[in-house]
Amino acid sequence: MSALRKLVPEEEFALLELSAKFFRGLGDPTRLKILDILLDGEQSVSDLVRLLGIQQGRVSNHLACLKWCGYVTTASKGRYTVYCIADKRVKQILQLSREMVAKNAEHLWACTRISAMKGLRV
Amino acid sequence: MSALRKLVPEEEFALLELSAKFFRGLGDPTRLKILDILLDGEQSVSDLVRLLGIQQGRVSNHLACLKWCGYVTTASKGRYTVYCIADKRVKQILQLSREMVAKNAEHLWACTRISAMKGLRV
DNA sequence: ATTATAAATACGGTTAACCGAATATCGGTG
DNA sequence: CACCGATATTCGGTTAACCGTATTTATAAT
Repeated sequence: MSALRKLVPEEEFALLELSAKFFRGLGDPTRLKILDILLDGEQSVSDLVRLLGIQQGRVSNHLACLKWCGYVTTASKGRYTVYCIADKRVKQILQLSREMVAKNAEHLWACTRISAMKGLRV
Repeated sequence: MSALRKLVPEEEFALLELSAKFFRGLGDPTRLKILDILLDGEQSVSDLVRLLGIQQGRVSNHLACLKWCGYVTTASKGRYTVYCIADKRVKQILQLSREMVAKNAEHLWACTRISAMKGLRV
């Protein structure tokens, strides 16, 4: 990560913005659940809608988001669009986060606002 | 990750929420920059304020957030509070994300709203 | 004890991200 | 070609996250 300081300010800024956006892609429980499902194998949108039990439009939006970020790819299969995990690193990142979250669950839980910015009513 | 389906719904929900919160901790460029700095070695708050060139209160808020999420820990050194990376997995996660972002930069860049929810003015 | 420096917290305003609901588009099939 | 099922997009409203500013708390040195 510390290659960061070798960049000119504009590049550094852009990279930080992109990386933040990338992680925000993982910052929603529905999207994490979708990835978890896809780690077991590709699924069509309709199947995801059924498995998630939420509205189709909402699923499509989350899928679009995951695709923009590079977490998933799509393929047309007959009349269905099938989504699957785009990169083996997705699994690695999720695994690492899983370990850290487990180690830190109570603390994370107590943090009612993630950024602790506004209320911090611990 | 697919151990997820083995949980009862409440546990699964909680874990997804926690993980999402965890990732949102990385979803801000300033916090990513702080982590990048700390990967080169521990720093006091005042040093971070100087290095980042932003206001002290803002830095403290971001640090609190990183601490809640388990990315950093603190120690008192003399009259300073020193922050350092809490876990070697932090570096691993950032490295993996770095690779994926590099591979996907243009696409990510084109996504003006991360969730592509509202505007999606590509 | 007082003061000064370091750090954390609080507050109000602004923007981004989410949801539900509705609507539009796309592509295969009859 | 026209339809229909599958998927994507749009819209309005709500909440959460961020920032700038101001203030408070804590700690150490005088």
